[in-house]
Amino acid sequence: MEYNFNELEPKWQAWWRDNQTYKVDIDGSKPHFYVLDMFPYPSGAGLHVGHPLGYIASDIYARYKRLRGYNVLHPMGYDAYGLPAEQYAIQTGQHPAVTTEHNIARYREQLDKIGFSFDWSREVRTCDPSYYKWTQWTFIQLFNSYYCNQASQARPIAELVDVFAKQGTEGLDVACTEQLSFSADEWNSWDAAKRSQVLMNYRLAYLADIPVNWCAELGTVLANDEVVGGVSVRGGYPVERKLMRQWSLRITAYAQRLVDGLDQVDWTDSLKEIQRNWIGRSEGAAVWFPIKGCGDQQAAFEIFTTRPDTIFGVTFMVLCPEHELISSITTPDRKTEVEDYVAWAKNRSERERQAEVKKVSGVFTGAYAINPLTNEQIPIWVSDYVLAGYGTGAIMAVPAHDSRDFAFARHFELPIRQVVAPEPDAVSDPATWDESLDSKTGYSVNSGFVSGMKVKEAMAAVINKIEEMGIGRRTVNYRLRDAIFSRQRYWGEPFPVYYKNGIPCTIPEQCLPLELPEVKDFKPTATGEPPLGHAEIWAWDEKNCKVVNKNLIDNETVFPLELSTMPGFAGSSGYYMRYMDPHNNNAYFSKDAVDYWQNVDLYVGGAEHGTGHLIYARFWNKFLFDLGLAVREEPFQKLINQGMIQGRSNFVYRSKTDNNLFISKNVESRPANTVPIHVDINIVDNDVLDIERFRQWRPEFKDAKFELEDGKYICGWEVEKMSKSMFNVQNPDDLVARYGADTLRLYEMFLGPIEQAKPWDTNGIEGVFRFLKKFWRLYDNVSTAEPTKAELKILHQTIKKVTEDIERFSFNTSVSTFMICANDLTAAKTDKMAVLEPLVVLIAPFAPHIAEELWHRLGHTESVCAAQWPKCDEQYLVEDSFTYPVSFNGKMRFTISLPASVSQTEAIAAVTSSPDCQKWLAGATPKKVIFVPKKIINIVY
RNA sequence: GCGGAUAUGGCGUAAUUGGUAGCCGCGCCAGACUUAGGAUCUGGUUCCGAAAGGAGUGGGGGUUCAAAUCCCCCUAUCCGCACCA
Repeated sequence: MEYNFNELEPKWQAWWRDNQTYKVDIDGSKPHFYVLDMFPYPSGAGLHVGHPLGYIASDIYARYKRLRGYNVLHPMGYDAYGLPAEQYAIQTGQHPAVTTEHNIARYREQLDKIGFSFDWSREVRTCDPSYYKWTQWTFIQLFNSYYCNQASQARPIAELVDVFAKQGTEGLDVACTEQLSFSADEWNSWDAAKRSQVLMNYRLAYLADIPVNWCAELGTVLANDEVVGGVSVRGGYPVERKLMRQWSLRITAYAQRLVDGLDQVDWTDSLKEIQRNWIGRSEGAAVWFPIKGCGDQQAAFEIFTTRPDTIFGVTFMVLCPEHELISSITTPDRKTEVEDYVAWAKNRSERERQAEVKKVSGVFTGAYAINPLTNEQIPIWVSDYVLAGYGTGAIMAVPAHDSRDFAFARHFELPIRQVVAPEPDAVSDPATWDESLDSKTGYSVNSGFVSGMKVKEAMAAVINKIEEMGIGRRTVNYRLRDAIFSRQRYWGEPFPVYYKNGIPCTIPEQCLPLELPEVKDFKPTATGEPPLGHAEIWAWDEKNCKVVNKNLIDNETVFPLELSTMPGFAGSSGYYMRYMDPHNNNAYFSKDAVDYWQNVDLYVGGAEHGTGHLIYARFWNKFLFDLGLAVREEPFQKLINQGMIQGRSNFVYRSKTDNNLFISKNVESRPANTVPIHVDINIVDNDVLDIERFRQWRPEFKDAKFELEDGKYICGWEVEKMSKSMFNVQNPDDLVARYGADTLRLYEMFLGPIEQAKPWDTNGIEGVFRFLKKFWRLYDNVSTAEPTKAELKILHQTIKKVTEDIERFSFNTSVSTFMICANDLTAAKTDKMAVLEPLVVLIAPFAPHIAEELWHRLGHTESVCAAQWPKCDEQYLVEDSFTYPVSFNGKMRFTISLPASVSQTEAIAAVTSSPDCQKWLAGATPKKVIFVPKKIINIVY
C-alpha cells in the first residue's frame, strides 16, 4: 500500500468534524487541562509557515494530554479587530467586517488542512457583539472600581463615595492620578459634575488629559508598547507627545502584584525579566527640597531618588521642562532664557529627543533649593534629561555618582563632590575622573553622619533621618505607565459610555452589547472627530435605554455617545476566559466553568507580546480575580514562546557584463563579476534552481543563459525577514499539497527547539517524508505473533524517550526518536501487532492523520484520540551486560564487558585484574578507582 | 549604556544534566535492485594524516580522575529596555 496522504488526510479531517472528536465539555470524572494558543489576527496575507509552529506544538501537547486521560480544552478564535482591515477600508471602501470575515474564512481553511484538534464550537471573535459585550462589561466594572492599597485589591467605587462623604480624603490609601486632599464637608458641598471629576482621579478606567503618543498618520493615539523608537509599530509612522483627553486603565495600581505574580508562574526567565524591566520597579526615597526665598511661604518640591545615601553629594537640582514650578521660581533675569528652553523642549518630537540622548542641554532658573540635611544652597536647573513621566519630574543631581548628572555637570561646569568611595579612604579629586562612580558597593565619605557606613547602611540611615524630620519617606517607583485605552478609530469595541452634560456615564449593563454603528466614511470627520462621528444612529436615549439618531440629542434624555473605540488589547485581554463558556449570554463565563477549568495550564505564543498583551491580560485577569470571577490570579500558568521563523532567501547571480547570463554560486569567477538578485524560493529545491521555471518566472528572464556547476545551477542563500518582497514566503498549503499535513507537522517540530528563532528551510523535509513512508510500510502486513525481547526493547525505549521529550517540550528530539525506532524496526523486519499498535498511539499527537488511518486498519472503530498512552515497561530496558570504557587518569584506554548483575566491587575487581589493566598499572596500586554505574570505570594511579 | 540569551561537522541539530562528543535528519560519497527514478535498501561521511596517530564543542585561563556542560576573563551574534534618577 502506498502512503497516499492526499486521500487520507481530508478523509480523517472530515471524519473528526462529523464525529465532533475534539468537542469538549465539563467532565468532573476527568482531570482538566487547558492548552491555549495566542489567537491570530486574520491578516490579508494568510498564514505562512511561521504561524503554525506554535499551534503544532500546542496541538501535540493537547493530544498527548488527552491520551493521558485528561479532559483537554483546546480552543481557537480570532483577534479580529485591528488597524490593517481599517486601513484597507479607508483605501478601498470595503467594510472591515467584510475583509475580516473573508480573511477568517481563509485562515480557517488553512488551519483545517493541518489537522489541529481545536474545539471549534468554542470559537470566539473579538469583533462579535456576543463577545465584546463582555469586553464592554469589564470596562464598566473597571469604571466603577477603585484600587485600595491596604486591601491590595479593586473595590467598588461606591465605597469610596461613602468614605468621602464621611471623612473626605483623611487617611486614604488608594491608587490615584494625583494626591488630592479634601474634607467631608467639601465633598458634600460639591455638585455632581465636580464629584464626577474628582472620582476620575480614582477610577480604574478613567478619563484624563494625559500626554499621549499621537500618530497623525494613523489618526490615533497609541499605547507605549505600540511605539518603538519614536515611530508606530504598525506602519512605522512618526509619533509625537500630545496632551489629550483619553480613557486610561489604571494598570499602575497593579504594578506590585504584576511583579509578584511572576514568581508564581512557569515562564522563561527571559520573558519574566522583560516584564520586570517593563514594570521597572525601583526602591528609593521621596524627599522634599525647600526653595530658597520664595516669598514668605516655604515653597518646596518633591524629588525621587534611588540613592538617598548620596544626598550629601547633591550639587544641583534638575526639573523636567514640563514641571509646574518652573514659571513661579524662575528669576526675572533668567525668564526669557528658561521660557525659550521650555518651548524648544516641548516642541521636540519624541524621535528627535531619543535620537539626541547624548546631547546635553539645559538652563539655570536662577532659583536655589536648600539641601535639608546640609542647609546648603543648590542651584535649580531645567533639562529634558529629566522626564515628566517618571517619579516626580524632578531630581537631586549627584554628578559624582550618576553618569547623566556627571555629563551635565561637566557640560555646564558645575561642581562635582565625591560622597562614595570603594574604600573608606580611597578619595580622589573628581576633576580627574573620566566617568562617575555609579556602583552601589563601597562606603560613604564626606557625608556627615553617614560617613564611613557601607552604601546600603547609609541608604537606610538617610531614609530614617528624613522620615524623622518629616521631609521625605521610603517609596517605590515604577516605570510602568497607565494604559491609554482610547483609539480614534472605527474598527474596535465602542465604549459603553455617554456624556450627560459633560459627565461620563456608563450605559446599564443589561443594555450591552452596545453595537458598533455603521458609518459612511472610515476616516476622521471634517472637524477632526474620530470616525464614529460619521455615525447617524449614535446617541443614547437614557429613558428607553437604546441607541437613537444623534439629531435627537437634547441633553435631557438623549445624550451623545463616546466616539473613540477600544484598542486591540481590549478584546485579547480576557478571551481565554471566554473560551471556558463561550455561548453564555448572562455572564462572562459561568462559575461552574471557571471552577472546573481554573486558568490556562499551557499558553503558547510569541515573546513579542511580552510587554503588551501578556501584561494587559495579567492585569485584566487580576481585576476579574478581585471581582471574584476568576479563581486564579495568574491567567497563564506555563508559557512557551515559540521562536520566530525567519525567511531563507535564495539568490541567483547575474553577470555584470551580460544581463542574460547567470553564474552558479561556486563558479570561481562568480563573486567578482556578478550581482546577487532575489529569486522565488518556490522555484528552488535544495538550493538548486529549476531553470525552466526560472525562465517562465518573469518575462525578463525568458532567454536566460546559465553557467552551471556539475550540470546544476546552485543558488546562494541568506537569512532575512519572511516577506513578499524577498520572495521567501513559504505558504503551508503548498507543503501540505506536496508532502501532506503530517509531514509538515513533523518537519516544523524537527527543525529545532521550539523556543529558538530559526530560518525556514525546506531542505530537510524529504527526510521526514521518507520517515513517514517508512513508518507506513511497517504496517503492510501486521502479524499477531509474539514480539521478541529485542523488539519490545525498541518499543519501550521509544515510549520512554517520547514521553520524556513531550513532557519537556523537546519535540525535535521526539521526532528523532521516532526515526530511530522506525530504522530499528525496519532492520528487524518487525510486523508484530503488539509492537506496532502502541506506536500508532505514540505518534498520534505528531502525525494524527496517519495514526488515525493505521489505528482503524488495525481494527479499531473509535478514534485513536480515545486510546490510552502506552506505558513504558522498564523490564525490557534492562541490559544483560554493559560495556565499560576503562580509563587511566582520564584517558580512555580499553573497554570491558561485564554482566549487568555484577556489583561495584566485583566490577572493579574484574577490571583491575584484567591483563590490560595490569599492563597499565605495571605493578602499581591504583590510588583511586571511580566507578560510575552503567557508564565508566576510571582508574587513578 | 543596562538586562537576557546563544556559540558544537558543509548545514539543521543531539548528548541520559559532569562520564566514550557529534544521535537523528539534510547534503555528499560508494554500492544493491532497477528500462528508468524526485522510488526503495545497504555502507561511509568532525578535521589533519596514506597509515599509525593526533587535534577537536567561539578564544584564553581555572576546578576535577573526568568539562560542550561548573567558575573567571574576553570575542561575536541575536533579543528586550534605553536619559527611569
